[in-house]
Amino acid sequence: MYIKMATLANGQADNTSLSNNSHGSPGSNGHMNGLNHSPGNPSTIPMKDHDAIKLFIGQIPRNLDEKDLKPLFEEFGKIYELTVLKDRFTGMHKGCAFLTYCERESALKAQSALHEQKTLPGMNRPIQVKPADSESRGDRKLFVGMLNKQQSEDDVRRLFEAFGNIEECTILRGPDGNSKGCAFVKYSSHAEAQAAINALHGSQTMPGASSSLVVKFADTDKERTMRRMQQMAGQMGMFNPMAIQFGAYGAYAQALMQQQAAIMASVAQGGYLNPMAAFAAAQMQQMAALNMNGLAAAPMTPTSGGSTPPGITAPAVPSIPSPIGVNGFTGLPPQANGQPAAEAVFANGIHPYPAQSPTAADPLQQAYAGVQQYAAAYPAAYGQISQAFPQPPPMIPQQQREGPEGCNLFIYHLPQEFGDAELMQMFLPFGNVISSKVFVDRATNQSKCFGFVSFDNPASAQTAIQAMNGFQIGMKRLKVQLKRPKDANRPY
DNA sequence: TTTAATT
Repeated sequence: MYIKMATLANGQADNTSLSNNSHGSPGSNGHMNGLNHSPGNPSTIPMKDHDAIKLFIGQIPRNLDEKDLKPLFEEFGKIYELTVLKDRFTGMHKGCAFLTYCERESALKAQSALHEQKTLPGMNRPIQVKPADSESRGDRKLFVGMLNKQQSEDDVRRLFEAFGNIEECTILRGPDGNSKGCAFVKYSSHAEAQAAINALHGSQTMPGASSSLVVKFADTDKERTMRRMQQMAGQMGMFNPMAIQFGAYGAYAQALMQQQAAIMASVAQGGYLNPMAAFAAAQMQQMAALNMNGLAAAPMTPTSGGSTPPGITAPAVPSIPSPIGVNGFTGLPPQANGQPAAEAVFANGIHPYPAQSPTAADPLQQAYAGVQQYAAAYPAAYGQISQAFPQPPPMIPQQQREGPEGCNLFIYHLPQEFGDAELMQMFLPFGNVISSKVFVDRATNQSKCFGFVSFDNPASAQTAIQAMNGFQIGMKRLKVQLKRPKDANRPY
């Protein structure tokens, strides 16, 4: 490995003309700060150009750390800082790094000599050496959708070059190399990008595309985190009616999520959780942080395409109407007793003895209990968590019966795994569920992905519709509407 | 039809 690195470095040696006097001392211990001591003055405080560029280094084999990387990059100048990115929880090498040279010129030289010029051992794409995202000014990267899958980088470039200087143009491809029909295009400035959107979005329909060209600003990493979170929720079979309420009560939601994330993180560090759960914890922390910054929590991600501004994407974000909003949930965290943190946590589903809690009327609490209950049905994903957080005792099964007119809901697009119990858990926060029934194929015993829920009063039913209709689980959105009255008054 | 990775 080291030999190969040296080969690469030597291969680039011709490009090195600056700062040859500044190579680090041979016995480097891996601390990359302070490498720039000048020989005659070891106590020099590390200095870099005021306009130094922080570089992002991508496509680094995960078995290379700072000291392995250093020789390669020193060829181009004195290194001010070199940091391999690691996962916050697992410490795992993320396959990329940040590199700052003392001199701006060194960064430019390294970029031109190395970026996409060489593939490091074990990697299938060339090394990336370019200014970090943090260095860039403003939003200038576009997502381009609805391309023809035959279109190449050059084709896209030709389409976009009239609107400005294109710094990057990448077709997204699957592992097989086939285009996914979309691309990223980065301009030098926000204005250029905006001009391209104005001119090209919806302007034409590529052959074979199902709708007209989409040109919009690419997701920010905040949005990407949300998207990932949502996908994970889908994969883990997690659902969370609370998300809707979170939308209306951002600060409280944020507090809850941070607490939950903190608990998960601390448990994870104690070794009780599997890596998936640790990942979940990390995502939750990020999400909590993001919500603080004003990103809507309720629709984790709008799924519709186009350039509709986030937050008003159809279906409209359901809001919790009066029954819950007024009676159950004032929007203020329960912290009147002077112990906000601990009490808030325990009051929201992680209490060791939830069954003994006399305040179970709070829909927040019920919804969280529902999540946990559901989690209990998924030992594969949740086994460790189930052990770490005691579950509420199983509910006593109820008589299945239909409620009065206006109290019975038809629910479609249920997850395949949902049974009667999960269906009930999902709707419990909105009122007294007197029955829940998922329809099952007689031959296969598989859910038909629809079912019925009955409340004992119409207001609860309406609340549930408001809250859950359009609620996204995985890739699907629930359809929740009143059961058609004509369908006989026969119990399920 | 939203990227492998951005402290």
